[in-house]
Amino acid sequence: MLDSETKAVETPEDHAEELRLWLRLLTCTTLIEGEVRGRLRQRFDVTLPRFDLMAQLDKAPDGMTLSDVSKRMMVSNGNVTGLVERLVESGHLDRRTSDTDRRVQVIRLTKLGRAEFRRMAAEHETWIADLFADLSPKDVRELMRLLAKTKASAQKSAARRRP
Amino acid sequence: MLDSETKAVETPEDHAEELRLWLRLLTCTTLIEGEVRGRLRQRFDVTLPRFDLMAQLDKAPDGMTLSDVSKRMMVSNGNVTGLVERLVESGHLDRRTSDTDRRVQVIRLTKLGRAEFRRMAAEHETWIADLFADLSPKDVRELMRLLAKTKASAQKSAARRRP
DNA sequence: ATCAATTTCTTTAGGCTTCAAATAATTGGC
DNA sequence: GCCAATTATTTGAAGCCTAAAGAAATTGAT
Repeated sequence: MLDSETKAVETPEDHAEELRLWLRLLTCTTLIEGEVRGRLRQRFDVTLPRFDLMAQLDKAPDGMTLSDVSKRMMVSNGNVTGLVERLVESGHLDRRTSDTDRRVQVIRLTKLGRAEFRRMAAEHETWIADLFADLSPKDVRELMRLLAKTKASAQKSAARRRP
Repeated sequence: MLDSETKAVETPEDHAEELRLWLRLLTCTTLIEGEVRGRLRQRFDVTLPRFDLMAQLDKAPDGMTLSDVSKRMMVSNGNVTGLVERLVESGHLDRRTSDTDRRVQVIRLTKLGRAEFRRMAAEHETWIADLFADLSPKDVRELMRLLAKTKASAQKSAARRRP
């Protein structure tokens, strides 16, 4: 007993399993993301970040602030500024300064933006279904559960570092 | 019976579960990736793509071609060209033209590159372990299994589209 | 041996992304 | 009211990334 404890302290711990898990998680995401990116470009000539941003706004009929968007998308503020600029330019987004706080920009989908997004989203959903087609409903449920646990664990770890 | 079949054809199928699964998968990856990126920058002033490239080379003592790297990392050729340029410039990589095929560039870690990578990798492994800390060994095994299934499913779907 | 097809890599143009610093507006304590 | 701290966003520099086109070398079929 003491021996095994001693050994655990002296030798660096083996985390190869977690490392492999992380690489596999990354591979899955990269694979699917690349596939979705390619299909969006091919079918609709739209980029994935634009689609993602529109997806956020579609869920918020009253609009969102840039900060909200950047938190939800887990990207930097500066990133959102540029994305929004281009989407306003192309007529998909409407941007206005908040009446109550002049620092805040509220963005919404325009009619055009919403129509285009809905059209893309319908097809997008079938792509995703196809990409996950070989997973049984039980697999899906189980993956959901384990990824929820993973997310919680990672958030806890991140909070430990940056409280 | 006929009714349910008819209905299945008439109404668009519901793939909301798969969509949620995909979003959760993406969230987990983004979360962990962002955390790793930040720690690499903070502790070693290195970017994640550079670290990833060095990780590939560390596993290949005899070097790799640029194509090999781009396939393994699942990024474009042009991307690798630029990454390698900067890593050669900083003295971490050695690049030489193959003796047998003058199209091919073989890259290796330099002594410096290997030393720095090993130092970073050791710490990196503990970060990953910490990020996944709340998962039991059984969870890890189960996630590995389900992600393997996911990867296979996605590859099959991708191949269906681009045979 | 020839040459079309393929493979490997680079280049280009454009967009995405981060980090850090700067700007502008609001809030809260006094 | 004043001003320091905070919050929301933008800007700038650097690097990452893709898609598509192009250059150079090899391969293979004839």
